[in-house]
Amino acid sequence: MDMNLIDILWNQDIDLGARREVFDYNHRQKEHELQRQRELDEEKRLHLVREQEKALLAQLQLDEETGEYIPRPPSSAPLKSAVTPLEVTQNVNFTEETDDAMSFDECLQLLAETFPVEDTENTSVCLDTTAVSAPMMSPEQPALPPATLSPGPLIPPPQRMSPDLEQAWMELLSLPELQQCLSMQMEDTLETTTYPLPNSPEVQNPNYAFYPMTNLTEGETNNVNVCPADFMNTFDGSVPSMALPDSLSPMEVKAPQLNTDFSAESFCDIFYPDAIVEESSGPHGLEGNESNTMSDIPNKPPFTPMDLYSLSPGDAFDRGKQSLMAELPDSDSGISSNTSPNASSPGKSVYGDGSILYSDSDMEEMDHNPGSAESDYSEMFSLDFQPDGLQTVSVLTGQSQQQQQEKNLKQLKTDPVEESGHNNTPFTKDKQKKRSEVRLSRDEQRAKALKIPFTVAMIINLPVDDFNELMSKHQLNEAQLALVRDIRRRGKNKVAAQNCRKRKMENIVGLESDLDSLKEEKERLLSEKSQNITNMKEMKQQLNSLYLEVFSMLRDEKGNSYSPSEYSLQQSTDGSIFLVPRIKKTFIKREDKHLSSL
DNA sequence: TTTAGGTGTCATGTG
DNA sequence: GGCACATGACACCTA
Repeated sequence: MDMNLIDILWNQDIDLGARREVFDYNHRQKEHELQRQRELDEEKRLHLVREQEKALLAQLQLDEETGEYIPRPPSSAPLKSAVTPLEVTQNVNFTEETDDAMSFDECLQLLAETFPVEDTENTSVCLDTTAVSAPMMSPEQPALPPATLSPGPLIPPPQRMSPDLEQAWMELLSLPELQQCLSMQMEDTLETTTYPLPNSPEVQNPNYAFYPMTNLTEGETNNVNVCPADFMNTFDGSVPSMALPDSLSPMEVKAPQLNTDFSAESFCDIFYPDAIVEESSGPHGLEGNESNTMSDIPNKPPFTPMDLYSLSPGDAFDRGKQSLMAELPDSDSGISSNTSPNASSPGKSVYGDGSILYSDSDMEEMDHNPGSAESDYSEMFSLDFQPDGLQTVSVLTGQSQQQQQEKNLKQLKTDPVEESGHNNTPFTKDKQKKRSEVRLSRDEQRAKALKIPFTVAMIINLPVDDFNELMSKHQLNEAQLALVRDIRRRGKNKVAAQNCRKRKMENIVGLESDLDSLKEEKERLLSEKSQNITNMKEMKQQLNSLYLEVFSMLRDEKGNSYSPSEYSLQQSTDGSIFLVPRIKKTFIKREDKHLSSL
């Protein structure tokens, strides 16, 4: 019943691009079970960590002088007997930390010297996966070789692997055209190798949930998203922030440092070929690491700077999109990536970190609908670059082109579908987005009509020098030049207007804040003034009563009191007090007035 | 239909 | 003088 209803609703909304998984009860149920499984694993892991900490503390004793925990002397028989296998593992790991690092470096060095091919790093990585993953296994795993738990130095991979097998690996890995086959082979190897199960506590790294398991089939999930997730964590730039528990194996902490010198794309290419097809349309596959991308450029001498420009739109976009999706998976549409005017300055937005940044509207569109944005740019890419003789550098290999075509077909079928799986509100800002797209596509259509071989983003965001260089390298006619300049001017002005309005709003907010503070100041001063008036009245009353008191104490020669209406007390400048008759005073005043009038 | 808010674009000023 | 940027003004669109 529910499923029929869901089917009906889905069929009704298919034109909106909603994916069937959104309505699939089984799919949600499966996700729910996975979530529960993860929570259970996390609890188990925490429990194990606590046990390890307890055991470690039991092995130590508090030095009362320094306040440090020091190992108990070996003569302490009861404590020694209390050492659990977990502690053994931990001790072993402490010893492995240095020894393994040496063997790892030696291994890399040996591989680099022996096989100086382009993919040597990748090769070492593939071999190192076995070296690294073995100590990562849970101590409870029966498949763990006892030698890996011994406190001695680790056996380097060449010794661990039979020479014939190693040679076969090397030859296979050294051929770039066999990378795809290799990836499939490695995938099979992963499925058959006894890697730690998901409930293994050391595998349950919190970051493992970031792995895009939605792209995997059910059968792959258990095998693939477990062990490689740890390796995947070695590629994002947040390795120090992972904050692995101290009780975890030092090898796990060590692994990212050891593996930082190989490319993430090749590694992911090995482990997740399908995911790369899904995630990336460029020839380099998954390229979330900017530095990695930049380091790749010198390794590709056939690409001139012009080629890099040519490659940049789709390539950089993919990177930008992926980084956006990675950093802002649930980014709200209202968030502007350029929060400060300087940050949004287009002059600084290009090639600062090796990639093209996009204007606020572009970024917003990417946030809203990365899939459609990608298709737009890929469409521009193919439309603009294919007919141009100067742009015949194909950014897609044959296979990836086919994949891209399939992807575009998929895109046409389910264009508004959010690839990331989280649907944005399709009815709130959709029209704004469409309007923006209309405006954006207007220039794109003009550019397409005039066969301008650049994307609008390139025209707008390139620095003036690079833009001029780009213009000089292409023979454009007057109409094309005029349109390119108009597009650039409008794009720049659009960003400037956005920044201007942002500043204006900030100024308004600041002025409102100032106004509030000034109002508070005014209230405070008024209150202070009223308080002063009250005090002044009180003092006047006290002075008046004091005056009357003093006046009532005065007596004439006959002992009679003076009338306040007839006399008054006045103080001279030297402080002496005089009793002055009021009549006389008024008379003197009149006399003074008379004299002054004369 | 009216209206307020958002956004793009143009013209102009400024450094 | 040319350029990039800032900003007021206007038009258009949308809720």
